[in-house]
Amino acid sequence: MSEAGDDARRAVTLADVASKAGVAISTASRALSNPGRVNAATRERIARIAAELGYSPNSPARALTSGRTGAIAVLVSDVTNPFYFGIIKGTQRQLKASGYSQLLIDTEESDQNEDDLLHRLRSSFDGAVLAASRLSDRTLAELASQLPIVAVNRQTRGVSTVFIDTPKGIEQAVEHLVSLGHRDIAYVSGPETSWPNEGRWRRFVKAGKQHAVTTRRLGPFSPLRSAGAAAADALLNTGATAAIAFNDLLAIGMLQHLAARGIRVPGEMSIVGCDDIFGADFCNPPLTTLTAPIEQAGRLAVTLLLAQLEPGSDGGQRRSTTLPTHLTVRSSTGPAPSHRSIDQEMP
Amino acid sequence: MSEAGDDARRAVTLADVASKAGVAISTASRALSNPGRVNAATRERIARIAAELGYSPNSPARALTSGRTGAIAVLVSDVTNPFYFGIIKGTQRQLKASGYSQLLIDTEESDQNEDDLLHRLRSSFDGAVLAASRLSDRTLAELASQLPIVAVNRQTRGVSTVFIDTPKGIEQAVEHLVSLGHRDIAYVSGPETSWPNEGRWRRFVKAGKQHAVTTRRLGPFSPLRSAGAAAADALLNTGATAAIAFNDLLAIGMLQHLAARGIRVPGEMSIVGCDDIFGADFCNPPLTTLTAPIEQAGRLAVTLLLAQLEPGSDGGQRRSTTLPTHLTVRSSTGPAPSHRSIDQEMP
DNA sequence: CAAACGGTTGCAACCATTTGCCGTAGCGTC
DNA sequence: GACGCTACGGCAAATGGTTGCAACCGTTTG
Repeated sequence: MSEAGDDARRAVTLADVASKAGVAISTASRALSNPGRVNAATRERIARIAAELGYSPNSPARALTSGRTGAIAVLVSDVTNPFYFGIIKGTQRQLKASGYSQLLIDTEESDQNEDDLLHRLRSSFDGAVLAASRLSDRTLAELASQLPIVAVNRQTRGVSTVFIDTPKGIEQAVEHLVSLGHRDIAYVSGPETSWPNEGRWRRFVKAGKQHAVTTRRLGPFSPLRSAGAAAADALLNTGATAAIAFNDLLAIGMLQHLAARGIRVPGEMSIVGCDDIFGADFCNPPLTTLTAPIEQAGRLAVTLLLAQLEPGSDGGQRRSTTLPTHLTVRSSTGPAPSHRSIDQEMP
Repeated sequence: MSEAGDDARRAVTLADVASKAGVAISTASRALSNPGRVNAATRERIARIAAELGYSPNSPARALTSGRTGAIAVLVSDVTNPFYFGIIKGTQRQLKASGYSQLLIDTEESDQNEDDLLHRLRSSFDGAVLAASRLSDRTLAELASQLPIVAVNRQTRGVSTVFIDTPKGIEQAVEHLVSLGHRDIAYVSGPETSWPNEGRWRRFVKAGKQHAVTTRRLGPFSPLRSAGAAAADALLNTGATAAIAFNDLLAIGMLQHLAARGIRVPGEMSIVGCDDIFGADFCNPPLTTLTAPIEQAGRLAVTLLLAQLEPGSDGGQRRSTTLPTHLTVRSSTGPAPSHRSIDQEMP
């Protein structure tokens, strides 16, 4: 009758554990969170009693003094975008394995929002993974100087980065198209505020020059499936026979619109996407795309971040990693259409 | 020179605001978080100074005394499953609109994990949305009695619920198939521990009886695309001409495997999915499925949960809501194959 | 024999905020 | 002019841990 006391409502605290173990609260604290500072036997006993009582530390209280919350913020610009699912999955797994919890934040593509939320919630997490920062280089660097941060796909001086080398993949994609006989290729641009977008475009132009191929830029378009319709129409207005889209969402949207317009893919038009998101392999036709190790990027970002949080590190060792991509050829790319049809149109 | 003090490193606290405003900390606290207890002019002044100083409350400290963390846990059984993306998107939006933050937790389909995490992190959130609880009715009800909880797709006494009425949709799907001439239909089961799975199966059987149609149960299968291959093979071993799958992931996996085996859909086999996840509309062929208002379910779950957290409520008014589904007919269902081919095989 | 020593434990301050309670001033009412 | 009420603001306790410092203890050493 004593164990099922009358105060069954309140959670068991460290004080309960300590009193039952006959030690001071401080000893109980050290036994559970700073082993080595306390006798092995005592620690064992305290641990056992804590388990018996079902004690679990109150994280806000712990955070108050130690400053460590045990939570990491993951900021994405749009929870709906399957690309971020991969990131989220990766961060989630790695965080969980390290005993951290994940605060998921949607910035809704707004730098205002991003900055604001980061500051408002500053005390709720120990560090942040920025999956798609819209912040200016300056703001970002400043932020990184006062808060452990790892950015994904965003290379800025003074900020740890996990970079997925899609630009390099773009070269490969251009080669692939050139080898299929395409001589006029378009890049379907994503948002101009998107950092990776510009990198992809630059590399696209460079690769085009190397292969002496006509390059064009279309857009900007939202990185959404719904923007694919406009993008497809814009593409048809050019002489391009192939296009590389900023991301798979856009590419899939284009595929759908081209089908609706009766344009055969890859017969009349070849499409390449970026990222290889969920769905890229089963859309119609299956999409040729640059496969990015998205989940791995999430995991790696967390690893880098947690390394910064290590007591030893002084936040000084900011590290950047590059993850390779590769071209996955499926059925949305094929030989460039012969000039037969054009000849027919101009007899 | 006084404003850019030497202690620029530390975050600005309520004490800073109070001293600059010439009031006590308690007054500053009330001014910012409990208006009405303090003079309008004073409050205004304090608010202005707080803004000037860039003050943002320390949430752990706040949580410590008030018990309110401003965070809600969202538990999903697999972050990778697109169904949960919808949920997460919905909860995220609604939480953000209400000034809450979201703790995302992946239970990895384990009730152990679920229970454990819920307890370990108990002090880090104010309430939880269980998107796919694997907990027993008893455990779940007990949990709900000591913690604000809303379950999605899980009806249990004493627990607030948002229920997506897919079972009712199953009836509609069966009718649809019957009207296309199918007389032998299979249900491709998901995990047996999945609560919604059983409800769908029961309604499937009932609808089959009503239409005097042969019903079969296949599986259980993992609710994953990869399980679609085994499911498709199992289906082909029966005399069924159509199948309703536990979810779209499974259905899409089946579609892929059937295509690989050279089985025409819907020519030789009709497939219906559940949920209408991302991708169901652009797979090949586009999937006929029961469209569920997934995102709305997430939003609603949060609304219900926050209502429980209102100071006035005593957690007593647990509410349950049902959200309707509807059949979205696309191209994976068609007329039952005529018996011609069978006749040919048995001359 | 006293001082130094290392390992272990306790005391108490501290973290930033909320909140119950009390004092006080100003006001209206009789 | 006294009384009581109300609105406002301050004091201090409390929240549940962490951690610097000091005390203690049995042993070793000069």
